[in-house]
Parts: sequence; C-alpha cells; structure tokens
Amino acid sequence: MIVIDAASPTPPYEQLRAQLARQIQDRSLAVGTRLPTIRRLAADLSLAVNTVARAYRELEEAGLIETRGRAGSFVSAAGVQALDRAHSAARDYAAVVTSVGIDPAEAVRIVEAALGVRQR
Amino acid sequence: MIVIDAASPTPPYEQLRAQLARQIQDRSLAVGTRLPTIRRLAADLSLAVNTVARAYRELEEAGLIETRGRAGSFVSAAGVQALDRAHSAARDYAAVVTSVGIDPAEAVRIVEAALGVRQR
DNA sequence: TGCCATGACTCAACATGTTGATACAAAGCT
DNA sequence: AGCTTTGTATCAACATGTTGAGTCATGGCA
Repeated sequence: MIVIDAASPTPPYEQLRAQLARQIQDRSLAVGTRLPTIRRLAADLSLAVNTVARAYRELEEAGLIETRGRAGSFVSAAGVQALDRAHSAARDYAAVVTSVGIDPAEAVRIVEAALGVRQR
Repeated sequence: MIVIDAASPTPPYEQLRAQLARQIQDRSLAVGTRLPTIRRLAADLSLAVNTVARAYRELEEAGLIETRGRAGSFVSAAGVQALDRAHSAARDYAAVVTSVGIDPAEAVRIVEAALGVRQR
C-alpha cells in the first residue's frame, strides 16, 4: 500500500521512491517482482507520469530495480542484500552520533563528506 | 583561508559553513577562538551579511560555535570532541556501504532514515 | 511488418529556496 | 545615558527544483 501526502514538504517523487525502497528492503516486494507500469501507478496515485518515472529512475540508479524496456521494471537481486548491511551499519552510526549528542542534520552532512557526495 | 566559489551548485552559505566546520574540526580554529564578525567576513568574501549570518546560525545549532551577543561568536568546546567521534564513525559507515556497492546517494538517505531526519 | 504498450524526453507553469538591502534589538564601553 | 558594534528579523528579487501535459524512441509480439 502506497500513499502520497500532497501536503508533505517532501516532494511526491521522493515519498514514492522511499516507500518503494522500503517495500523492497522488507521483502514486501520480492526480488524479481514486476513493478506496475509508470502510467498505471501514476493513475492509481493521481500523479503525473513524470513523477513516477523519476522515482523509478532513481531506484534504478541506486541498483534496486532494473528496467527491461518494453517488458517493464523489476526488483533487482543485486541491491537487496547490500541494503540490509547498509541499514545495519546506519543504525550503528546513528547510535554513535546520538550518544555523543551530535545534531542529526550535522551528522548527515558528516556522512555526506565521508562518502564524497556533493553537499545538497 | 576561505574561498567561496560562486559558480558551484552548492550555495555560498553552505560552502562557508562547511569550511568553517572543517577548520574547527581540524583545530585550525581552536576552541575559544573568536570568529570574525559577520559584517567583516561578508565584506572580505563579498557576500551579503545574511549569507554569513545563516552559516553562523547553522554552526550554532550544530553546537560548534556559541554566539555571545555583542562580544561576538566563539568556537565552542562542547561540539569538537563529539565531532571527532562522529567523523570516525562516518568513515566506518562509508567503508561498509562502499564495500557492498551501495550508491552513495542512497547511503545518505539510509542514514537520514536511521537518524529520523525528514528527507530533503 | 505493423501494432502498441513500455519507459525516456521536452518544456512551460508553478513552488520553493537563496540572496542581498535594509531596518531592528541587544549589550558592552566611555 | 549615549554611542557603537554585535547578531537578528523582514521582505522583495532572483535562482533553482518540481510537477504535469504532451511527444518521442524502443522493442516485443501476433
């Protein structure tokens, strides 16, 4: 079940991406499952095709899904196990920074720096 | 030495904040050091007062500096040791996610979720 | 080969974030 | 008390990000 809150400050495409990523991570969407087409999902959620397409594109860049052209988009095997370990490591990191009293926003920026991600 | 790249996609206030945070973290700016006034720094860097003020405000929220009204802004003792441990933990996390091949942008979002930070 | 359902692309309207000029409030100093 | 220097708040102009409608390119299939 996916719900988009139009009143939320986080944009719809990101809400959708996050919810799909979560369902993949907790196996609600098993590896190999075919996702709905972007038009179908857009219609169901009353979103623009573009919005759903962007969520799918980002999931593909992250290695969570594969798009096989005409055949549709599928949950990829590669990313799922990696996600588990990343979540576990993230919990460890969160525990450290909260225990030393670092501001969460700053903690995120520190990780961005460590990963070499261009800051927001 | 602080340089602001006006052509960079990361906004000036964030560039400034990041560079000050780094100088505090590597002790170029020792605990107790008085920072330049926002007007002085704004003039030196050819920025608006507001831009420097925002960088200082965020550093204060993060616990890295203290502003003592009329007397100016100073590097705070509290945050610095915490920063060290956070940086160390962030390097650990970065090592894990890169070793399992997670996309850096996704790795950042996973940490945001673990920290309960509202996504971008 | 023609069909047609799939995701990718383009572009204008709109929403949000950022900056810079200006005015304000607080507080130490003489 | 008055002056001066500090950071703070307000607000309009501008830049960037997001959305939605429409069009295009691709490729499997009868």
